[in-house]
Amino acid sequence: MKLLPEKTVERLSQYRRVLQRELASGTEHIYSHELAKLLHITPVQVRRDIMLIGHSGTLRRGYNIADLIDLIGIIIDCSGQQKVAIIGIGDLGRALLNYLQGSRTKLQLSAVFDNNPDKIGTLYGGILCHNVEHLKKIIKRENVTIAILSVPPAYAVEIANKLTEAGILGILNYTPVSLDVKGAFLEQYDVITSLEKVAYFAKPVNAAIMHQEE
Amino acid sequence: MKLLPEKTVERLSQYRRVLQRELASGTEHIYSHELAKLLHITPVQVRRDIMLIGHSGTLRRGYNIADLIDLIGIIIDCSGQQKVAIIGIGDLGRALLNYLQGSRTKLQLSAVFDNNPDKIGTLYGGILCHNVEHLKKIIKRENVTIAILSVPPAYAVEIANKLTEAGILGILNYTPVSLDVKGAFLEQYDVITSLEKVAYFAKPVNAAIMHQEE
DNA sequence: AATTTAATGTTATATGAATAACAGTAATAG
DNA sequence: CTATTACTGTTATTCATATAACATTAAATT
Repeated sequence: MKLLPEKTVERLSQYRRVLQRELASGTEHIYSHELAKLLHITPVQVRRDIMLIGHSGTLRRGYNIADLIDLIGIIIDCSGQQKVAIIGIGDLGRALLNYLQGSRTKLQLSAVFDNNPDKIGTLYGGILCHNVEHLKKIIKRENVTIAILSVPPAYAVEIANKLTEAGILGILNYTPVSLDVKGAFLEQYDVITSLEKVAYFAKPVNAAIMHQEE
Repeated sequence: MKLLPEKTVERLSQYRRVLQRELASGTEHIYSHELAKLLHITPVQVRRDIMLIGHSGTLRRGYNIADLIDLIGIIIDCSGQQKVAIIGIGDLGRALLNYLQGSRTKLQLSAVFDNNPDKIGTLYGGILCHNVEHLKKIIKRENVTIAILSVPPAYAVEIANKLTEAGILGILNYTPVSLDVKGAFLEQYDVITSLEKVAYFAKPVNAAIMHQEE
């Protein structure tokens, strides 16, 4: 099977979340326009995404919710075959941990690392915090494939290198340091950049232009 | 002037950050290929972005760093004319507050809101936490134009509505709830979606396809 | 039973972004 | 003082994504 477009994968994650809510409320089927409305996108986009993953709905009844959830699970996370580690358990790390454990994602948080002696040996959400010195060893031993990087900027490059040496497959980088890893999929997210982007488009003069174009 | 592409605005924010570092280390000029290397992008993209904002470098000397920083500041944040509020000061809210105050962005954090009585009246990073009941009044009075939403999902829609009623111009939504605001620029970021995207592309079978295509 | 309807599934087009190609030019070297 | 070099600046092309147009079909209606 060919790789799915990045944007489609992102939407699949969001489809699953709202579908889980719908299923829990007792609904069995859903139309493309209903799913679209929940995410404020178009029905065509929903149908196209669902086509791309090879699923079919039934005419006049829409898509079977349970089936769709299962299929998205197979595509994204293979029902718990991937393990996740958080490196750096400050405010952001803890926030991410809460999000993870509060969501119904099948990705399993398996390890937490820090370099602060007060934190090492402590439980965070039931997970023991290891010394970051042992990063490579533990990542390998536990077969962790995905790392979330939420350390101070100064450590980012050094830790990213250790992660690739340990054979990591995916890195979600929350430090404002641009990384260049090879052999792993890298996703960067920068809070300040995101905020400054909002600032630009929210500036009255720009907001006016955006509005007049609609 | 026409609106800049979203991706260009994001990169401008990143250019500025690394340029500030370079300036602090005493460098006066920088070549497009040097700036590109710092962010792991191509020199052409750097030059194109700089062209789009109407700046010119000098042949054989590159771009004047101080000038570029100033220009990006004028484009993005108008030197402190925009104020920011954080709504919901849990782990994520505090992490965002630290990022904001630790960065050199010119956007000024001016208000913090929560509904927890223990938090209301407390100082966070020197900013007083208000009761979210007074959201609309204070946003208007203080002329806050940008809101960061980091509340539990159940409150997201209600607060987004209040924000638009208060005349907010930009919202950065960290809740996993899809919003549909009119009259303001909206940027959504979903941690779980981001992580699941990494999981998809990091899956061994997909990583193999990505690798063979290179 | 024929027709309409309301949905899905697929192909074609348009838009946005990144890359590539190339044009221009000031300093340097011979 | 001509040619080369090492950059910047701009236009053209390609690639990814979203949108639009259209084809299909099972159920409902008449």
